[in-house]
Amino acid sequence: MTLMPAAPAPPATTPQTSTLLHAPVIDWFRAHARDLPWRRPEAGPWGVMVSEFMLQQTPVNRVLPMYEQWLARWPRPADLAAEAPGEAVRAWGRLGYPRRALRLHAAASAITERHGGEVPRDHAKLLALPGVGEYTAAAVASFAYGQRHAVLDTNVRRVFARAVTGAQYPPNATTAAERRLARALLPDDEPVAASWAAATMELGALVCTARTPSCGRCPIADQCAWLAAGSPAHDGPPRRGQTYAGTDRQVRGKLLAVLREAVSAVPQAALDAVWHEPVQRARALDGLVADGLVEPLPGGMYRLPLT
DNA sequence: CACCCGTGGCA
DNA sequence: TTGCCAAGGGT
Repeated sequence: MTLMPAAPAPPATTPQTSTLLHAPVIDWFRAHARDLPWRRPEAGPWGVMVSEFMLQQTPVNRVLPMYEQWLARWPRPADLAAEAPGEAVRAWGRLGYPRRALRLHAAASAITERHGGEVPRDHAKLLALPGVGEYTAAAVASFAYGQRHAVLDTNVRRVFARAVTGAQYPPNATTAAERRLARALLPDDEPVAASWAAATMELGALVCTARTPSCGRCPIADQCAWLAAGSPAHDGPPRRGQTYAGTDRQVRGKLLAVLREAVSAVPQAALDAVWHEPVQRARALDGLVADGLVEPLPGGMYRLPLT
């Protein structure tokens, strides 16, 4: 066996392998990005933050009209903070996960009190806000302020799983390895990194989709490890599906729907009508009260929270 | 870390 | 029709 010539050490100016992905993905984004309202300059950091809360586990198409309504009604954090939290819950409509509305209201209050009404730029300060986790803090810092952060949402995780790792789907929970990979792939230059974050998310949302990816339209198909391996089916633990019918969540949804429609406080009987099983019904109502989504009043009356 | 938390569209 | 899935966060 002959000795292969040693590979020459790459000159310092040679880009690392990962950067071969940057230009095609960012170029694709420039050509194909959707014109979403929270991407327009006039959205501002508050618009970005509102959109990020709404987009948590909720599709873009359902968020669009709610986003417009919210920004028209509450153009600044202080405007929302001045309202009762119940008004945020009511205006949330049927977006789902109404605790997000409560947390967004609480975040607006914190921004008003602690940050002079301006959405903070600092990642740690963003992370300290109610309802802002690792993803949302990075997203706001990156999209609203152009900073360099690894933005690791379900779309990006899937793109990396396929293109780099060669797996059809990422792990159920975000792993340290994924965070490491996301940081390693992040372009050095700050504005380029911000473009990369938005571009990889959009690629996952439009092309590298969960069910039937459009690999024929993918700008990095020629570099995709999963495609190169013949698009092998997912192996590993199945992502456990979420049943809904008959759960407390469904009951909570029905109870809250009654309170959202009501102009003022609602009697117990009106809530009892939405679900036949009294034990589960009571548990669901108790849960809503415990979460601060419902305010119990004397005399068995209930309403959305005023404070 | 596993589980809880809404809702609706689509294959 | 029925799962699957959608820019997660909190406990």
